[in-house]
Amino acid sequence: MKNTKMKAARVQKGLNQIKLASKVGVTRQTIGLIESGEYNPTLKLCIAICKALDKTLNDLFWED
Amino acid sequence: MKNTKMKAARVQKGLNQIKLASKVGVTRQTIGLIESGEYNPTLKLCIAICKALDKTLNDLFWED
DNA sequence: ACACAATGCAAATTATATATTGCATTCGTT
DNA sequence: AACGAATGCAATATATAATTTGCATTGTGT
Repeated sequence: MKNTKMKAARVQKGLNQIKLASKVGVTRQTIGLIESGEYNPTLKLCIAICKALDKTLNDLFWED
Repeated sequence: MKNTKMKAARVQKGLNQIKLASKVGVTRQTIGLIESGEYNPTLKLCIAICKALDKTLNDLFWED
């Protein structure tokens, strides 16, 4: 259940977890837990992450 | 902030809020609040709703 | 080897999504 | 008008997302 697409998009943007977290208004831990698949984030947060990474919901959070 | 796309997709599938709620494993109120835009649902729930309505995240929850 | 940046991990707390119950309102049908 | 089905709305309770803090681990560069 790891979200490898989100991590890849973040790295590709040259952001570490701390920078992405602050762009998005959450803590580093929240980003880490989402990437490691142990969290079930909020829609608002997903959208904020997508916009910070120039991706869409389907790009980062949709399977199949 | 009303989610008219979700409501339209539900109606088009011939489902009322109660039926969608039970397909998805939540209560009627939760569905109603999401459609009326007063809720910030969980990613898992968004995905369950999408699958129940044969739509994707971008179809129902992505703007612009 | 050392230092430092980035990430992982874990416990306790806070904020908020969802459940539950009940009643009001709207809308279609007869 | 009256009935029932579908939806709206509101208060309280519960589950869980997210915070906070701190320390451990991993990786990269010198």
